[in-house]
Amino acid sequence: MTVRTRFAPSPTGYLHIGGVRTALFNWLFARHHGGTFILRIDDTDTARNVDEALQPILDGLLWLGIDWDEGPRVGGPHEPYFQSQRADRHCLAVEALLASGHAYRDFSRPEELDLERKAAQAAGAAFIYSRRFAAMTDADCNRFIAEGRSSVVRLKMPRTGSLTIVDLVRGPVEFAWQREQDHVIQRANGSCLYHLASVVDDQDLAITHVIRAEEHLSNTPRQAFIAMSLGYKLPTYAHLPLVAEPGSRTKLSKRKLSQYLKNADFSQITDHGTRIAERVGLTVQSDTFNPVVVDFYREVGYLPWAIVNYLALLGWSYDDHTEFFSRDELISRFSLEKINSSPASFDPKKLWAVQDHYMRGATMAEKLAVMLPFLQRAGLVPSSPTAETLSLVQSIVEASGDRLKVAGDILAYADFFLVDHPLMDQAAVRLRLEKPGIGSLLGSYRKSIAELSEFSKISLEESLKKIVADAGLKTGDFVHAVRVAVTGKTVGPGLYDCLFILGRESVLRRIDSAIKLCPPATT
RNA sequence: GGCCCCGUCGUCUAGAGGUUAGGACACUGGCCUUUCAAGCCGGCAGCACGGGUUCGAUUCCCGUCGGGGUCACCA
Repeated sequence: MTVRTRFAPSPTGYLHIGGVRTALFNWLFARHHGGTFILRIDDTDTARNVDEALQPILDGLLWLGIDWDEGPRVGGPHEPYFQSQRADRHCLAVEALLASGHAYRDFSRPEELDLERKAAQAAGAAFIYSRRFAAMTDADCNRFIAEGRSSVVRLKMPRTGSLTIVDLVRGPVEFAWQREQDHVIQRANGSCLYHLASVVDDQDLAITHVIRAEEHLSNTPRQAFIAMSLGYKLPTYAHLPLVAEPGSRTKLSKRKLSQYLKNADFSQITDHGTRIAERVGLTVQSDTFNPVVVDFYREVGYLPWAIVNYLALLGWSYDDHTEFFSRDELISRFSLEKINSSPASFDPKKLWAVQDHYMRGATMAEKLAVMLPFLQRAGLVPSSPTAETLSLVQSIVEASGDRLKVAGDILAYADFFLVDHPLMDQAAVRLRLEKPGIGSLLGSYRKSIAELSEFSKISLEESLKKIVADAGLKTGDFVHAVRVAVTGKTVGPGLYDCLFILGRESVLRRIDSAIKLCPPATT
């Protein structure tokens, strides 16, 4: 039997990190078994613009390298892959359930049901619908219609016995039928509800393994009832541990996006990301630019595989020491058996470390490919850069080394190289330049640079150290001032790298400007 | 509240009767150093609790406590 798994997001306008993890595990399981990974769009909630809300989800999955064999854009033998377009199949299933007595038309009014529910509550008992408005016969039906009632279709759930499903992550789980409600499967307006639709679609798409988040575990009995009543073979279920908020066990919720933007655990990557976004003129909105949404990472310049590798480790592990996997390794090593059953909290700092690892390992070509667009969007490099500019950028990337954690970091390290006059950090100027004697030291250094027979990192360093030694100072006393003088800031790549990349003319010019900021010599 | 799931360092985890309970991230002390980053060396920190079973339980069973999920004419 060929494995067929699916990820079935509803078009919400963004790709949630928890959703990605579910998609990833489905994808990995299918790829591992040489099976088929299907993307189905559960767009039963027709209110929103599907195209627009779907785009970010498809783009996000593709960016991460999670590709699907059947679904939107690629089609497949079981089209359509949009739940809303399969309504006729759902209705047919409802008819079949009605005909076989596994469902019934219910003419109760919402307030009548409420009354029953409240009565049960008051009595301290679990609510079990009386079915007194259930039309079990045509005669009942006609009578209720004559009363002017409208109806929904409900499942006629068993009230004795139990169901045991064998979950691939959790093992056997037993549910007493008595606790289940007569869930509505078709609304008064004739449209069908998610659970019915989902079961029918899974059957029609020949899904063999339903791999989804644990929040669906409680929904399984009603879905299993629908499937069994329809004569379907039950798929194998695997309920993944929830992805929880940082430092907590509470589900990472899509309804709390704006809270996460202010969450202290997220603040490091959120603030860092926001600085980058601002420099490229990105509008920062909580429902898209948010560390719980995949777009955030793309916009800030994370490497997609770093995200995937990190997410794979959330609830799954291969052994006691391996944590970095290539795509092929991850696919060959993945198994449902190694999935943990307890919730895993999302740790932004660990993600950051994984990203750091992959950025270090990236080749120069890869780094340039991801970083150049940031420089271009920030207006520091033209859209069609010359070979000279490209080589300058490459030097900057090289000199910056592993200070560049995400692609967007290039902005902070490259900006002063790419403009004529660096933006001077006023605090840095006060700290490093507005000190007695600095002006004359800079003057000396300027002079020796101008006279350097060979402009190289080594000669730059030697001449600086000579000046410092002559003045009876330590290197550190002067290096910081030079850095601020030429770059405008206190941090950056190695000083001699900076000077060398800037070139003699530019360095001299910058030192001249900086000297004007220093206090005049007292003698 | 009912039902279901879960419970090893702060976090992700290894462990599947006998281990000095291992690793990673984070945190932290020191060294190095022109900033930052990195690097090197070191440190802190965990089996929720109580009963069983057993010669022996982190590991198996029961209970307690704790956490989470779910109980819609949402998906």
